[in-house]
Amino acid sequence: MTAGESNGADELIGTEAPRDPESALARLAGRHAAGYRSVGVMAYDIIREAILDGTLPPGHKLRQETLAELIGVSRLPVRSALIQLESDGLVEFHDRRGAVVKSLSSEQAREVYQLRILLETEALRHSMADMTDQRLARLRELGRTADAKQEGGDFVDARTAFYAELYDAARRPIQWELIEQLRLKVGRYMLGWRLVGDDTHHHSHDELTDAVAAGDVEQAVALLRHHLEGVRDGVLDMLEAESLAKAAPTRRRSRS
Amino acid sequence: MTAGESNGADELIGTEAPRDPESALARLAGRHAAGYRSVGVMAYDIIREAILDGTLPPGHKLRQETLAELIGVSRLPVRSALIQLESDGLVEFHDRRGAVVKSLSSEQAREVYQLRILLETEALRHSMADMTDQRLARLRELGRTADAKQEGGDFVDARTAFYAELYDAARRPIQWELIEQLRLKVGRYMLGWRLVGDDTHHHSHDELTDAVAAGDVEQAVALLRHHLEGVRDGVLDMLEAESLAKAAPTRRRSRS
DNA sequence: AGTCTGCATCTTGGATCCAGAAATCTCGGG
DNA sequence: CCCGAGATTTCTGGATCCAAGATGCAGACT
Repeated sequence: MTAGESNGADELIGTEAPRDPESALARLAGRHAAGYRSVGVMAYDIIREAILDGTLPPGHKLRQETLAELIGVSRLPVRSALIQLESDGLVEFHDRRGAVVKSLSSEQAREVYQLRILLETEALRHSMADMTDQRLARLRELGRTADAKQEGGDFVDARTAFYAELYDAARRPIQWELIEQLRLKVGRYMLGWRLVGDDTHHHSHDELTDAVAAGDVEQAVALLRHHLEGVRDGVLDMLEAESLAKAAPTRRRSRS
Repeated sequence: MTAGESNGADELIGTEAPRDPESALARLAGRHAAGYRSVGVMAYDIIREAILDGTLPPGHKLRQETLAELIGVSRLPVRSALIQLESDGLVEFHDRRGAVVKSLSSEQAREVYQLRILLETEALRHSMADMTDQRLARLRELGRTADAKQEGGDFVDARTAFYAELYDAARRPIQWELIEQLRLKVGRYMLGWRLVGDDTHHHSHDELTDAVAAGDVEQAVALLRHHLEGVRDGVLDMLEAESLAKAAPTRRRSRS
């Protein structure tokens, strides 16, 4: 009786969803359904993924009970998840009025990429300072798998693993944490950009790994910076498009 | 009316406290008692402050019920607070065994200060690039008040305000957020260091402001870096001392 | 007719209650 | 005398229930 039947989601549509995040989210919940130590982290993962892949668009109101029933748990773990997501900067609490998916302004995006360039180039310098053959081999491997898997969540994981190795996340966990945090802020837009973007910056993995292998620090840093600037521009374009779309929402003339 | 009587804290002493964090925490709770929109953020503030000022030392087990009764609320807002503090990196959850105050290793401290130097010098450069007379005046004002208030929490707030203006937090909120996060990680040790530390680096506020006013970027950056390195060394010394103290805990023979 | 105010409803936030797992204490055996 | 297995106790994590604040609508007053 709690949240049982596989329908139950259909009847709570239309809060103010642009498309229908509910059914998509229910599918996500299904994929994550099994084998979690605590449902709180499950809720966190589901909602986070839903935000990052665009199922829950920026500005969307996150009603606790709806999310709870969709995921199939009580409101309490949902609240935990939302609190975590607030600390992650993905959602925003409005005092007593609930939480909404945080959106990103162009200025914020620019700032994020300034910081990413600063932190990630520095990370790369440090990483290259004590590079080993073993790490290099692992880096090539990870780059290959990242290039191989082009679809969805697997790709994101593989790319994350690549950069974790590139930046020596194991030996510089705090630095990595900051970088991940910044990546998270733009993650929702990065993914959208990837779907529509050209792949001119596509094989930068290989180039970058080559420069790293050659020990050419300046070249590697330049490549990385260039890559990040390219992604930044893509994200900015996407933000532009989105704000334009929001300015003229539904094709409906007010008067003749 | 719910969390009424001002006693109720005295009766639950002695779980496994080294000194007696309970009574001190109860005092903190008293200071924070009035006028909060939600008790969740109150619990967050109280526990956070308790960690930062050393009332709850690193490694201390945080039992939800104890904290709840000490603060005078239920366990639920305490859980919310702990989740937030976990995202802040101040506490650490052990799967099903509760939360403990996270401690900092020397390596982590070193990393934090590497990152702080990187981020804060960059922030200073950007800030100085578009400095105005108005901001400069405000900066001097804040520096004065920070130097004036030498005691406790007020000093921390004043100094934070100074740096917020120095780094132009209003126009670079994400950068400021990262810096604050890093400051938080070492906050508990910085405060302890300040209590025992000499004040050779003490009037760096003035020097720094002077360099900023003169527009001498390299000088200002050098001063800031030097200051941070000094604080870092102090924190490292303190960590050293603490680890030594932990190696020889209580003077108690096991047998005759 | 427009606007302001009061009421009903909805949703969040908090408290109490319940179940499952971990730590500890104890008792029995080696 | 020490070690291990089982039971008890304690604590976390989750669910349900309750109160308070906010939003939206409707009616009345200007």
